[in-house]
Amino acid sequence: MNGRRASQDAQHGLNNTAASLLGFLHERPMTGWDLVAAAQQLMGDFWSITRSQVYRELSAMAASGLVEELERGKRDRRPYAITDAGRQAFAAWSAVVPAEEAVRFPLLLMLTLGRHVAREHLVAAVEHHRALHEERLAEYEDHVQGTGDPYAVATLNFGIHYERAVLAWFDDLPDEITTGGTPRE
Amino acid sequence: MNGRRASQDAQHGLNNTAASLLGFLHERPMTGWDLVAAAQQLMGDFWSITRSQVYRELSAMAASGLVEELERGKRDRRPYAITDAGRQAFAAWSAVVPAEEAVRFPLLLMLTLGRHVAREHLVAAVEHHRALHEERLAEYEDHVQGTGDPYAVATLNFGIHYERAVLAWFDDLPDEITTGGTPRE
DNA sequence: CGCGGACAGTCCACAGTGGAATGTTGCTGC
DNA sequence: GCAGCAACATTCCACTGTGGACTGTCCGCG
Repeated sequence: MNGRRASQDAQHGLNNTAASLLGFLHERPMTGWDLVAAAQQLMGDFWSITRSQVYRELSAMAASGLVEELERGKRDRRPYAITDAGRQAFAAWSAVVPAEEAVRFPLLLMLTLGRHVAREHLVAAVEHHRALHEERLAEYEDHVQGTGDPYAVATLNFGIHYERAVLAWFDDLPDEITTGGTPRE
Repeated sequence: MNGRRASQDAQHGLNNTAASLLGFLHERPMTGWDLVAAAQQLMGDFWSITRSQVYRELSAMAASGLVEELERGKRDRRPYAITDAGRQAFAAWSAVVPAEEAVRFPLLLMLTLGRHVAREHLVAAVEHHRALHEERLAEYEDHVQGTGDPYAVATLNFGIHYERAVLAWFDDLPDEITTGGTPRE
């Protein structure tokens, strides 16, 4: 009713964060803490939800009846269960084709502005990121072993394809960028 | 001075949007409008800056002396030039390794929650996105012809590797997801 | 002339991020 | 049995980023 900071009363439907929470709550009641952990666990690097956002959405959804608060547990632990209205809202959300992905890659920004950045910094940044992506690829390849759920495997596979692409791109980068090839302009 | 909505007075340095504006302003004075266009043109799908944000940052940076307003042009056109302080701030920004990229892919979210989504919606969403990525790949491959600047080429190449990876991932998706393979659970 | 479309900026609500602050509980070593 | 530390759990806040509505100006064209 009060309307502040709500996850949309009606009309446009849920935002993605709210929808993801409802999705997880289909399995069982969970607290904000659990939900953050679940999301991090399942979609890690290609989706993100933050504590602040989660608690915000949970109280908004409780206020508008999409979830209901169960009794408090140990350390102020506050589990929520999805309601029928919540299941409906989720179904409505799931019926519309999701938006395009957003990729924000600061390294690419730096590269685009590369003309105005000292070569050494460019090189350092590229090296750093290459190492990061090598690690992540290894991790994904590791995790995908021993994962049964086909939906989870699909996500992991996205990570693997993605990291390989990034690595291949690094290898394609011209020498002018990755080493002290031509000096400046 | 007033401090509201500033792009950081000191200490943490610039945010990425402010930094990108300063980067572009190294070339020549530009208006907010021009800057949005330039960013869209050069980094399109892998970086984004919005009008609101740009004008916000420009006035903040004007207030803190990183840019200066030149005289108004035709339709309230308000060009800004970078100052020495601005060049310094940019140099400081460029010396630190950029953060990791953030990928937010709502389709992946839907897939992860796939157990609770009607098959038909999953299929429709996947089809839709596959088509999108095919288009984008074609665009990038087109654009990369006739692009001279190696930094711009690097960005375009990222796009090409990325889109190919996404497409390959789509091809790897199991039948249970892409067609009405096994019915539900 | 007049009017439609590209140009240019403002404003606002919402969504998402990240860190500080606060308190609780369970465990481990003594 | 208790001191202290790590993990659990929530709250709050400032900042960053997104998208749409709204206003106005100027250019070209019929």
